[in-house]
Amino acid sequence: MVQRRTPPPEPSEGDTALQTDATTSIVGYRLRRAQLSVFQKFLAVFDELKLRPAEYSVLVLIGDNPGRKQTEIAEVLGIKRANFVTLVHGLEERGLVERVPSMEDKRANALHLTAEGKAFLTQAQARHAQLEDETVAQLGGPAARAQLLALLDRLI
Amino acid sequence: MVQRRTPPPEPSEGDTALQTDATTSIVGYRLRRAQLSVFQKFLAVFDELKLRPAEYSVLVLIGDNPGRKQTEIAEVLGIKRANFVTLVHGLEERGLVERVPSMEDKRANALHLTAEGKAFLTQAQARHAQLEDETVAQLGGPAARAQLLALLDRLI
DNA sequence: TATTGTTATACTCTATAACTATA
DNA sequence: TATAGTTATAGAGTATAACAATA
Repeated sequence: MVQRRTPPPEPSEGDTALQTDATTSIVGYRLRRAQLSVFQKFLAVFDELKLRPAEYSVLVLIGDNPGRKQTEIAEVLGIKRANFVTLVHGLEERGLVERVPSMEDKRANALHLTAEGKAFLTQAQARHAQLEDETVAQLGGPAARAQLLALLDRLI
Repeated sequence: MVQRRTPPPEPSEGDTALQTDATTSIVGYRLRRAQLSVFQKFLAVFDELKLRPAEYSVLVLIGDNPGRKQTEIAEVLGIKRANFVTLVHGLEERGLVERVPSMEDKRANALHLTAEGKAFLTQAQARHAQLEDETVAQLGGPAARAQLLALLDRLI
């Protein structure tokens, strides 16, 4: 499995435990810990599909918005168009995405999922839905989920 | 200001808005958005102090646990000891940290804050506390904060 | 043998500059 | 002049391997 990020710090207990009180009470820190924890599970599951988070987001977005330009998809996801090139090429080489030269604008490429890409995305989204269900269960059900989302919204 | 991470995606509205519904309802995604938002503010404030998140964590940890070995501090923070070397050297060159050869174990260095390091950390922690207050206010007060922390705990 | 600090190195992610072909 | 896609490149962050000194 590809380790792309350091697993949660897990305050270790060596000879004598270190004082970590100063950090554990802080919202930003706890938010980061929780986010990394959820993210790690996502990575573990999607590693089997050889799909990185950004690639998954791109597939979902193209699936919902077929025919859009690279720039449009990249911008929504906060990806620089320069970096988006390599990402899309990878998906194209795997036969998941097609870049169709736009006839309206000869500079642009219209992005589409291939038949294989659609099937693959369906599979990935099923996995994702399953992960989400597990997360909601971990939270304590739909009510807790709604509560969390409402709180998170205030931070944006 | 140093841009170390892409600012929040901010679903853009170009000619015709893209469908982003599939992502906006998902806990992992919303968690990441909120975390990045809080993190961005942290970066902006600590950029003035020329202090990166990892460096700040190291200073706090040394402050609370003076005399510990590099390996101990690094491990608690999930930093590889190989990468920790450069980080500590930087803090030492700035006169914030001292590496005292341990007499118990001639291989090890005991980490301490210098007087300047202590003063600097006090200042940084005051800034941090201020940031935390702002975050709590954004959340809607201490009760909302407690609620959020309880929910986040379930995800770890 | 194992551990501490260290160097060297590589890979991913993100960022900017500059080019080309179109608009 | 501005935009779409592209290439090249550079900086962080993070990962492993291997070494000398010491345990």
